[in-house]
Amino acid sequence: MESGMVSVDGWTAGSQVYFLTHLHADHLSGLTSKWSRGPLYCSRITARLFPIKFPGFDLSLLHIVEIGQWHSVSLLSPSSGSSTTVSFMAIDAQHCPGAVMYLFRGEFGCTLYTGDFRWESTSERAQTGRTMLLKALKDVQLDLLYLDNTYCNPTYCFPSREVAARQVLSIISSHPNHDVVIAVDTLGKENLLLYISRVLKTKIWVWPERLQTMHLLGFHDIFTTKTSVTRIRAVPRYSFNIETLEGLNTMRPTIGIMPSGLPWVPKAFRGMEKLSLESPPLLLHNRWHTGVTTSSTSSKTNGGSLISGRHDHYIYTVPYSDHSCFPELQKFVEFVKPINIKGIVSSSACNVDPLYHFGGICRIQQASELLCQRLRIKRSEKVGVIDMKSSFGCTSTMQLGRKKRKRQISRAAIHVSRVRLLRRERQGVKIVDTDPD
DNA sequence: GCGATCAGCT
DNA sequence: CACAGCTGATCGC
Repeated sequence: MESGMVSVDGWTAGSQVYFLTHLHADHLSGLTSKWSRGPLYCSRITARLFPIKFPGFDLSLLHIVEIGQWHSVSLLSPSSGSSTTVSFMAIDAQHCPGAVMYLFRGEFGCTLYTGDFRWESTSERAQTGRTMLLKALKDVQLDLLYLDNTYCNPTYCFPSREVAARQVLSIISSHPNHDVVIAVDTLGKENLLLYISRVLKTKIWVWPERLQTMHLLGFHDIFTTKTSVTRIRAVPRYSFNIETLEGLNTMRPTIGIMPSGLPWVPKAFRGMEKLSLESPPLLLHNRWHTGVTTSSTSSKTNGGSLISGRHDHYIYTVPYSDHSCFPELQKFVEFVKPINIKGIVSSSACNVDPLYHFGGICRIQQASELLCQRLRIKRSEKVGVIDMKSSFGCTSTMQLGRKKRKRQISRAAIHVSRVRLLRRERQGVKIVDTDPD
């Protein structure tokens, strides 16, 4: 989201204040340690984790937004050039630690930017968020909703994280003598690991940088970097594939667990999925609603046989997602009743366009809003904030047409090696790394 | 030589 | 598809 005043998760020049929803890399593109474009607002937890991602960042530019409290900042209106106040509130997004949505109010109207979020109506946290939103939107119309449309298609229907966590646990419990590797990212899915640790009364191995994150989040004595004390390891998702799992199985019997909202479907099934976006494949739904199943990845024989045997023994896909599934998105949109919606995930596929699926809810809203406006005009009252909303513009940053560059072998391999080592130093290491180079 | 950024891949 | 993010190549300083 961009405008002459406010950017959310956007880091190009031209805004007066910048908001960060959470610390996942795809929301940080353009942000560096040398940031100097203006004040950066984020949640308290994000601020605490911030120096890991951006060592040397000028922390005086960081402003903490307390959850559930109205804050305000005085900015210059791009249209009139005069001073104008923008109020904003952060609400728990229940995505990864520190993740928040932002609700803005100002001359442009009322805008809610969800960032990445999960809206589990059953959880207690969601109830808190619901109460906050209800209170904040009590007597104001939401003009524009920027929605996490990652899974904005009826195809995506998965259980709550609580249910998915139980599935993970049942997989682990049914393999009492196996090592277990669970694929995770640099941030997120901590609750799943905490749950496993608590129920099984075991520590969980993480890589050193992840341990540092866990400590900053206040989790002590639960995670370890010693492989000898536990059979359960959380490993970076990028180091998690059939090959590494097969490699591990030459040493010890090991299963892999991939917690993901994305269906990890064998390639042989992917065509089917594409053909039926409107009516999702029964197979997928059954997989997720009947509990756990195993899955294989890319069998390199394209489109041929179904699940190629051996992979099945190793990898389990569990629908544990930090993004809202479609029914949750629907409930959320019905709850906040926006006049307009925009997706925050740019996708070449049109099947996740929020307006396509939820436009009806907005149209109903617009119709009733129009009615209200007419009534107000009739009663000679001033028109509400929605008339100003257009000043809160959006510039799409979607980049089209990837250029193919010719690959040339022009630099010495030693340079590549150094770059990789430096990155490892900063960000972490591959887990099943056997080569010390 | 170094850091930033992009394309490609999973 | 692509959750989020690694990797290698290239470019500008």
